[in-house]
Amino acid sequence: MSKDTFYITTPIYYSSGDLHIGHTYTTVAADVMARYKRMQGFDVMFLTGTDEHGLKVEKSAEAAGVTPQQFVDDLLYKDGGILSLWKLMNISYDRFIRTTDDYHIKSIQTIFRRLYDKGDIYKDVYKGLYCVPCESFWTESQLQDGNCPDCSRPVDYAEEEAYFFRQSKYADKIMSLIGDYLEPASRVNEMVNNFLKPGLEDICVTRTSFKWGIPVDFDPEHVIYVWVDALSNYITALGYGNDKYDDFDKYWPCDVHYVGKEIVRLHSILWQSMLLALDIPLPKKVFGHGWLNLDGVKMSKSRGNVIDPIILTERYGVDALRFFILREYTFGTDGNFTNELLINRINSDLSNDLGNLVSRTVSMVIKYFEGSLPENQESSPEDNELITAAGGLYALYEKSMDSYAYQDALSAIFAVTSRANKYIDETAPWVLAKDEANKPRLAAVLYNLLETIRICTVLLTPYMPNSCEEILRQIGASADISTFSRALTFGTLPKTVTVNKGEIIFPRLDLEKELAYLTT
RNA sequence: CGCGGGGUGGAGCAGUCCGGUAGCUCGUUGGGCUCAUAACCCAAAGGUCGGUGGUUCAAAUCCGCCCCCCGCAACCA
Repeated sequence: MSKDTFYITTPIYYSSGDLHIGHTYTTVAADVMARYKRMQGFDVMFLTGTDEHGLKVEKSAEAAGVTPQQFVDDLLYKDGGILSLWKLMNISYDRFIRTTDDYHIKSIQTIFRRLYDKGDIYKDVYKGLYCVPCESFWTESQLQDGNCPDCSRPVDYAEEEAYFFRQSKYADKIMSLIGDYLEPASRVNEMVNNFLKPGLEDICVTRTSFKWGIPVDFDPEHVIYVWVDALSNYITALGYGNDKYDDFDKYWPCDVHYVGKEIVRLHSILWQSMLLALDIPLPKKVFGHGWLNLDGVKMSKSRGNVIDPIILTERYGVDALRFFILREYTFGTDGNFTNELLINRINSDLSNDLGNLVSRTVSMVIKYFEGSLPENQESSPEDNELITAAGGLYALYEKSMDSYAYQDALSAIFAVTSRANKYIDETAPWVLAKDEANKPRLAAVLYNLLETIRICTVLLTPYMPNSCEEILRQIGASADISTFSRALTFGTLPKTVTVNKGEIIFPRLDLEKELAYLTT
């Protein structure tokens, strides 16, 4: 097993409201990848956090009658807040960054000055359409019917002094490199055609219209706007420009940034430009995943059509939800979330296929052997297909996982659990049990089933940590044989294994009843 | 002529890069089994792969044109 490092990040989520299933999607995907890499033996750094500055926070806080700091603290720490959501979802992040953390603020000022000294940040005049009541600049395309998208009032042309980042300088470099780090490939086309080919403009990186942000230390009237502040979290969290941490050299360059498709541009063009300007190596991979839509339409707070992961988790368990979102949808493209899909998937894969397989196998071991298999077992050629499928599973799984194809990795596992269910029909243990002479054969059949379950469950562990632990307990697999290296070979479980009767792990759900429950 | 994604049996999807008997899950119908969570196993029905023209011995897959849906365009994963 390798001792290499693996650095994975989620975006830092904007603290303007509660998080929904979309944020959960990104974070769970990253968590599964982090757990997978840890099980492979990598030294993993899994970073997530919150982006807490900006006008929107400032105004939301004002509306709530609290300071911006109180506002973002509350969003983070309250019951049902961001930290409790990640705890609920069993997110194993190694580090959590807030853009209001002291060390981050210090680093950002350092980074800003470094770019300024280099000449890649310069002072100029920002011209644009401005909404006075909202204190916001808007681009022409953001306007709705020519008016401010927030308050629908007319906008005016306005100018303000601001600092700009010389993104244009790095356009050619980005153009030649983007195909190497951005996935999936369709996103590369989009970036090249939409932004790189038409030409990159320098972008405004400071504002004077609000205060809630990191001031430019040598020109405090100016507050550093989201780009430099937020994107840099990926390096400040490792100690770049501060003394809080010192593992930048260890973990950078980042192995993969997970981002939603709407911020692919920032993460595949601007971020790389900034890094080039700072003479820092580029991240190895940026993966722009698709969205979970609802009834075919984008989820958004303003539409009021968001799915609350907390409700689903309380009803169906964290593992079922984690599993579902990665099993049902292709990671790189959009998917359509529906409650019916969720219930059906839990039933067919987790209850009927996996859960029932565990249940019937364990109860047969108890029924026919009082819970412990005998040493004397008789194999047969009819076992070969199952053993080959289970034994070869890891290779397939690893290939899919390493290309971010969660769906394929899970399909491969469930193809094996299906094969195991079929194997029970083929071998008909209940017939073997009728004749004492068949006991050695019967024992071998049950052993093969337990071993198949063990392998599948170990590979499912990054997805469903809690449930898998329980399954492994029930089939009598100890912790030392519940690792990837031991999942490679069929026959690792001791011949004389003892199983443990347990609760049903994924109870079957009544579709009609659940749909009725969820719509209320 | 803005750009990107999508249009595959009743539903949801994979396959399209690197052409070669159209696959998966659910649902439906018939049968089997009884160890198990009314679960499991087998079989069947059901698609001219959005339309059209072309390349090719061969196209869901490559090329041209057209139609429909969704999204993006500077802080909603």
